[in-house]
Amino acid sequence: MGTKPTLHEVAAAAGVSLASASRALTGQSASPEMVRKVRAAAKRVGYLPDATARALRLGGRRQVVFAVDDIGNPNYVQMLRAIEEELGETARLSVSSTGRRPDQTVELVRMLSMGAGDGLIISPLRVTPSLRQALADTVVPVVVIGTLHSDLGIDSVFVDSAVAVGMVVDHLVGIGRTRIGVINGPGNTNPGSARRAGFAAAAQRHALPRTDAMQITATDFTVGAGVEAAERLLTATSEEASPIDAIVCANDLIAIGAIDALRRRGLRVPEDVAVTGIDDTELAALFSPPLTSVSLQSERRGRIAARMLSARFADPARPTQRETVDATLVIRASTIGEAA
Amino acid sequence: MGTKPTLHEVAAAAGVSLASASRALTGQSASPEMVRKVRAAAKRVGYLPDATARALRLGGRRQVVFAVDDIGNPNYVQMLRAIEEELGETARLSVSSTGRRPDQTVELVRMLSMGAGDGLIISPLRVTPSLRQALADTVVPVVVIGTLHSDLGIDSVFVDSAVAVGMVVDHLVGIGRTRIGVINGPGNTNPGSARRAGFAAAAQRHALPRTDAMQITATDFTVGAGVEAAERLLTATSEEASPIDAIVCANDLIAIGAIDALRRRGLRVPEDVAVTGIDDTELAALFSPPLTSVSLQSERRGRIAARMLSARFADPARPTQRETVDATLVIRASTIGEAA
DNA sequence: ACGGTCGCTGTAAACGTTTCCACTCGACGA
DNA sequence: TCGTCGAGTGGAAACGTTTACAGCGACCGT
Repeated sequence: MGTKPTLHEVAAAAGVSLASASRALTGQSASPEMVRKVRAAAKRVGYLPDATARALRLGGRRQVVFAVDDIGNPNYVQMLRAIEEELGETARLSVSSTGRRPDQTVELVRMLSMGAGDGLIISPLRVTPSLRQALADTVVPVVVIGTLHSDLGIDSVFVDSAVAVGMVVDHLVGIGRTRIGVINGPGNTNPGSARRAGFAAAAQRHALPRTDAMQITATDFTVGAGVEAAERLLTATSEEASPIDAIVCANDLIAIGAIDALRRRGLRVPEDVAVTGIDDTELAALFSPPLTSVSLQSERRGRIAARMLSARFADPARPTQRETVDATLVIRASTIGEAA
Repeated sequence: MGTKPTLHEVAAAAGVSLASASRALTGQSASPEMVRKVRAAAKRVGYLPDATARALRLGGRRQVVFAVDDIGNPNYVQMLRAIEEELGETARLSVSSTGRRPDQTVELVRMLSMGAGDGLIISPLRVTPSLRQALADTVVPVVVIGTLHSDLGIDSVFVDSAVAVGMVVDHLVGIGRTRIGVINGPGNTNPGSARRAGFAAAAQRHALPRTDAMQITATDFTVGAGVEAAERLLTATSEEASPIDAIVCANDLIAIGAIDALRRRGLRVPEDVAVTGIDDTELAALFSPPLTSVSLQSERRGRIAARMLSARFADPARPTQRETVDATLVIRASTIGEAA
């Protein structure tokens, strides 16, 4: 009982051969008597078949692992869906939500080298040196969705969220907004810093006024954090010469929170303050007012990643690829009002 | 080249032993020269390690498969998250989105018997006879989230969506609404028919007026379908004696669509018409007006299912369990207005 | 110069299952 | 009665890896 019983134990307990035991449980040719005996023995010793051994013998599908930080995030869900669809019959997909702890991600890569899967698609929020190291010396093919600064020979697909922020700023300036506040997400993540840099560049390009009070960071990527951050932003900037007329948010959820906070102060969106999100989640279209947002093309990125991995399966020696997809701005009523 | 190259081919191509090849790629003790040779040979023949064989040798984790019809559905995402969390280190989780085709589900169960996983959690929209058959004679443990009419010895966890509908009707009647329209989802699914039955029972219980025009079905579970269905419902009932004062929707998304349609007709929610959804998705709380909905406890169901599966792993011979969780009504502004 | 140690390599045995093959045994047709 | 056939069984060889074990040379301290 101490160790996991194998088919050997079952066969022994039933007093039959290994082959017969196997056939009695799954195979076709076995006498009813034999089936009865073996089934009974199996139940008695608490036998459960080992999927791995079976798969080895039967030659199962390839197994690719998709690792994300939080499976609840709609972006990842979109990717997941696209990957799943793209892989199709080629491989079975296994998703692994690493939680917030980054060390868990490198743990996962190690696991992978231990047979967890034949390939990996990973979309890490931040790339630590140890993760980079783990990726470097793993044997199985990996595709990274996101920025991978050093160039190990690893396929990757990438969207520039700095230019994404640039796009919304351009749009806001285009409709006459100049006093633009920004609510960023936590800065220690990869997209976080990219967005910060993107805003700085755009602000400089347009020679926008820019004070410290106009740039704050939310504690989180949630609606609640958005509300709280917007409150802070509004009280801080109200002491300045002229009030802000737009808020660029790091996230659709934060944007929704910000809109809520604005309304509670009696400010109209977009007449008084225009608000933009990022991600173009389903919520963006459904919220009222519908949210101007910029799509990071999660679905497309997922699809490309899956295709890259498939290609590498087909030819492991092919040169490493690095593809870039363009963010697309989706203009809705939270910036241009009902008019358009 | 025709067949997938194994470590044997690599060893042969490099002119070294199998053991050396293995060590050169993963192990610790190998001369630099050896590593070079083997790496080169591996690249030359296009070698990729076989995860299954590795896992067998290394004794990898248990692998449980979570099969759903559409991974995009927020309910399933919640379940997924809960399962993942509950399983923790015990097992690795693999998700498989079977798409809409039900035969693909039974296909999956078959696959499972072929080593795709050590356990299965499945939440089927409809239970076909062939699926039931496949479930009956599979060797690996299965937990079903949903209704499983026949009683094969299979663990299951279940929420009564008929009483869920009953709850919202009770609530609506409680706030004085009596002319209640209903927009159901496609009726050929398991939850679909349950909701229909639930409404019929509740309507009879309260002796509500009920005409054919007041009960329609949306073509889909989407916002768009909700809009379209609501239009139909409104034009059909406007010919009747008194207009409807509430709509029970099969889904949060449909409810959102319905609200949109109502507004476009100049009807106020909830003053003129109260609207309710089902599922209590994240959207329900965020939408304006916030949506009264009833939570089907997806997260809880997922957690319980995972726990059941773990228990069966621990003791395969334990008696089969069947647990029921209660739906909970979440009252928001789409029925009671801003007042409360 | 010699035993000991160390670093590397090859042979072979695992991991838990399915299945090919040979074999027995009863039944059945001639 | 004898050959044939079929179903059911057991022994053993796979599936593709990792790794204990032993062998073998080189190197080092004495």
